[in-house]
Amino acid sequence: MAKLAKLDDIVSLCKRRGFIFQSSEIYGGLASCYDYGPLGVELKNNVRKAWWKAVVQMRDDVVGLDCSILMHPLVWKASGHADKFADLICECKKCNTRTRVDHLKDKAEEGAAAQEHIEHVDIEKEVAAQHDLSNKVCPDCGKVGNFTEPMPFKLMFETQMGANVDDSMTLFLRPETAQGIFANFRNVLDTTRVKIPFGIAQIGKSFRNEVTTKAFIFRTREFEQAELEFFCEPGTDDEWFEHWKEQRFNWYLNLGIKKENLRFREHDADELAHYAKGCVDVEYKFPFGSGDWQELEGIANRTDYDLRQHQRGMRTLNAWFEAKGDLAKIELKAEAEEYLKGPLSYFDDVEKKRYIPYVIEPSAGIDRSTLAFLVDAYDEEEVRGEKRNLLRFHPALAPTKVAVFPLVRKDGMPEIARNIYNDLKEHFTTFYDEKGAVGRRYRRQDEAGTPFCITVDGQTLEDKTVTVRERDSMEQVRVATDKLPGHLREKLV
RNA sequence: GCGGGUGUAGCUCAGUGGUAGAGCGUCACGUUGCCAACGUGAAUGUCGUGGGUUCAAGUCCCAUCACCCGCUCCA
Repeated sequence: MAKLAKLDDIVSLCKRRGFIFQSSEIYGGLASCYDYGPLGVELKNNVRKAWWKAVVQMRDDVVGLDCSILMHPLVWKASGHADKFADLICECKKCNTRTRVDHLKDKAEEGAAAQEHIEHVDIEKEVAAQHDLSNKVCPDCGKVGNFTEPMPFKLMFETQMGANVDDSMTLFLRPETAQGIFANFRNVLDTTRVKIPFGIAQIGKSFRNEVTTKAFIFRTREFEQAELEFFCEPGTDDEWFEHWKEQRFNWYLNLGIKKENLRFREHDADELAHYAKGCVDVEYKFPFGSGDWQELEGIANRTDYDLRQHQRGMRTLNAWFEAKGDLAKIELKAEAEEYLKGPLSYFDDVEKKRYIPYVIEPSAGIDRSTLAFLVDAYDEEEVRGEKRNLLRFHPALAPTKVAVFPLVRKDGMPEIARNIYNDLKEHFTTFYDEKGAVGRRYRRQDEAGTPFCITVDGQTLEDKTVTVRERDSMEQVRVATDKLPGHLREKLV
């Protein structure tokens, strides 16, 4: 039975073994930013690789992409982020609690049913609009009508392109990787001979100025996403939605996440983004908050919304030039009447029809998954009265696959072990260690999550076999040295 | 952003206004013949940061940064 890890245990293990460090630690740290250490970068790379392999390489119907983080500002006008990716917040003057303006209740409504989920507001309009808060109740202290003026919270990071201050353009760090895929939909269609249904996948950094960050690397302002936009014919979208739900859930299970810690959560209709037809979260039972379920990945049916929006965006280019690049001064142009035949439409050669594809989007957080894999693998057990800490990583995720030891440092054992190490590191991420007692070396590898330890002993000198010790069971088998790569490859699939 | 808590060695933590500590870990040498063994020795501290009070501050005061818990918020 695995021990329930506390977040503090995980944080301290991550530091101790070099998985994750606070960013800029020598300067006192920078809020919500983290660095991956030597073991952490291997782990995170393996999470990426596992996703890429499952979503791109093992499929005939998905191709990859890697877009720039900085994109044309109109991308965010079209996607809606520039207008809507912001919240209007006011603060209670009595207790300083901050609340979204659209979440405040009238005094008369107090105790009424839970509020509806409302999309991010159109910030320019909302700021201009008059808000009568005189009858609103502070959800915290109950004080009525005692609020500061509403203030907008922008959730996108802004930066300037161009070294010349007078001639620079305000750009946004992307708040999601998805839009780069939509913006390249045409390029991929024109260059790769893909046919619908097909998907485009991308892994990369995204940035959001979250109002609050949370729980170690769970919610950070800079984070890594793995997103797939799967394009399909309208009418087949429900089917594909179910397909990807299953695929993505099983991905976590196949990589060793315990079933009891993983679940789906369907979004209620009033919780859905306005463009989404359906959305389900894959949730993991993290050991923080109130031991609560937290989102690892969202799988959404985005319909034809994004491609249609970008067709509108493309039509807005002139207006943008005329407004000298001021996004706030322009409206997205209305959709063309013939939008179904627009530049981002798809022509089906067999059916001889043209349409805007629907999109199923599984969007996973790589940092979140990495944390979930760490938490789920964490275990403590008692062996001969001693505590054994270990990470029961799936072999595909383990930062180091194999460690090689000489049992003792004499009789030529180190030389043989080194030769084995040099041979194996061509095939696997391998680690060599000859310091201290062999038991200690085993335990060090346990805490790094290394699945196999190979030990050269006295018998090796006689018959060229070594012991292969398995992390979880601590059991050993003897294997001929020349059979090692094959033996390990079979176990490490 | 609010409330509560924390911050001293890589980790876990002691530390009463008066010399900076322990356990584990790390390193070196020896020993060792399969699960954190033993011996000897060693290194590692902006006591989160900056001010202040004091003859003297890790300890008291103020500010600030970061993390954790709970709110709030959350594609």
